[in-house]
Order: sequence, then C-alpha cells, then structure tokens
Amino acid sequence: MPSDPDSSHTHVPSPGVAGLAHDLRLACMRISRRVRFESPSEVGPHHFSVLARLASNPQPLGDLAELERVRAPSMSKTVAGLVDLGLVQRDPDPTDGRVVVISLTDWGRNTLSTERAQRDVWMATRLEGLTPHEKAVLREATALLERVVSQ
Amino acid sequence: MPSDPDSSHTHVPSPGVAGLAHDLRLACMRISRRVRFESPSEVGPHHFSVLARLASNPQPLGDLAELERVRAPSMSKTVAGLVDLGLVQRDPDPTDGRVVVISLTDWGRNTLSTERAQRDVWMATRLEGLTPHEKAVLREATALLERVVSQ
DNA sequence: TATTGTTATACTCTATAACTATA
DNA sequence: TATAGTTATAGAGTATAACAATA
Repeated sequence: MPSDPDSSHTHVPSPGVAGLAHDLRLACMRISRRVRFESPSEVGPHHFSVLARLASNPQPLGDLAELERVRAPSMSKTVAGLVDLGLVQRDPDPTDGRVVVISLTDWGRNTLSTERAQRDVWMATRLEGLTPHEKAVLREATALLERVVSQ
Repeated sequence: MPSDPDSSHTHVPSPGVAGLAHDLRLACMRISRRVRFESPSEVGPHHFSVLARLASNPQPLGDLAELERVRAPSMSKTVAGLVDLGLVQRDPDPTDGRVVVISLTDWGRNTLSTERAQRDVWMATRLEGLTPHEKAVLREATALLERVVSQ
C-alpha cells in the first residue's frame, strides 16, 4: 500500500472545474501508481512498455525509440536485453539494409498477455463490491476520461 | 502526446466487471502518464515525490525511504541532491542523535506548489468543455475511485 | 548489541559522441 | 553525404555491504 505523495496539500472542498480537476487527477494517479506497484510482474516497466508497443505491429528500432521517447542507443540496449530474455527478435528489413525490425516472439506475446491480465485483475478485484449503479457511473466516467485524454 | 503502449490489445467491448476494470485502468493510466509527461516540470519525478512527502510534515530520512520504497542509501543520495538544490534541509533530531530530520525549505514549498498547480492546470484545461451532467458524473466517479483505491 | 544514517561499489537505464554499414 | 543502428563512455538512481555514531 504505497500511500500517495501528491495528496497531502490543502485545497478547498471541490467547487468548480479546478477542484474536480485536482481530485480526479489525484484519483487517476493513485490508481495508476498502485497498479504499477502492486501487480506482480516478471518484466520491468521499460521492458513492459516496449512489449506493449510491439503488440499490434513489428517496429523498426528507431520508431520504437521515438515512441518510447528515448534515444536510439538506449533502445538498442533495451532491445538487446529483451532479445536475451527471448521476448523479442531482430530481423533485417528486406527493403532497406540499414533498418532492423523488432517483433514479439511467441514467448514475448504470451508474457505480455499475462502481465496485462495481472494488471486487470488488480483493478477487477477492487470493483467487485460495487453496486450496479456505481459500476454504471464508472462505465460512463471511463468513456468521458477516454474522450478527455484523447483531446 | 505520448501514445499509450498498453492500449492496443484486442478485447471484447466491455461486458462485466472485467471489461470495466480493463477500460477504467487504461483510462487512469493514460491520464496519469500524460500528466507526468506533459506538465512542465523543473524537478524530476523522484525529487517531486519526496517534496510531496514532506508537504505536511518533516520526516526522518529512514521514514522517507520507507514511504518512497527505496533503501536508506538511495534516499540519502536523493536528499543530498535536494539539499544542493536548496529545496530541503537536514536537521538533527533533538531527542535522538542518530536521526536526521528532513524538511522543506521555503523555496522547496514554493516549488512544490508550482509543480502541483501545473499538473492541475493540465487536467482542468481538458475538463473545460464538459457539460454540467458530465462533470457531475466525473465528480461521482472521483469519489468512487477514491473509495476503491483506499481499499 | 541494535539502530540510524553515510560511504564504497556495482547494476540498470538514460544520454551524447564516435563509428559502421547502407542508401 | 545522409540515415539506421551499434559501441564507448558518462550521469542519474537504484541496490547491497561495510562503516560511524548514537541508544
């Protein structure tokens, strides 16, 4: 139970948008933090994030670096680690000899699914006891959050 | 706009608690990720987190290490950095000569407030256009999330 | 003797700069 | 000459182990 380092500042109860923004931001960050801290995980956050990027499509190393907002040498090292773990593979690009395409191995895809499932379990466990009305509110809120975050 | 590495796996629309848990977890993690990435910040995440811990009370270094889930030597180094930046100070505990109490300086408190305000602004900006009903839904959802996360 | 914090050393992930291979 | 990726080296932040000061 990691407590929340960003929750202890005084603010007025919640009048307008500002109060809602504050409270909602903190609630989301708390959920996020606890999912990351408390879901059992075989791979570190950086490895997990790269695996997730590769779930839909193989990617050239450079694109992967840009998506993850790190430099090419950093991604090169991360990928080397993932290759050693058997989670991804490097292949030459047939149309451009300079490019190295990274893709999930079967074991990597399996590992990714397991990790994701464990994160969902953490959340589902905590939603079990809610009433149908409360679940409906959260469902509606989820759609709103998705809209808001995609702005 | 960092896209979401954990969002691309296929799943059924959202039938029961499992679907809601999945979608809601992703929405919270996306909000959290974008707040961290897109809010302008003078201090790194580790420094911010320690400043936030000290907002309400000064803390012995050992307690701070435990709260932040790092070992004492790591926290000792982090605190040394914060002292160099003028954000916190070390003081001896009058009742126990072994203990070093860490507290915010005025500059540290000021910096913390600014960082927090910037995070809230990011969120508030995105809630501006919502209808009163939608804001009411999010307010109710916030209370539910707080209940859920404190289980 | 046990506890609090620091120092010494090492590992991981990050970066920039220099290098190789290909376009 | 420009681009994709790797290798070399260095800077944070983390850890464990050994040490100093205090209880």
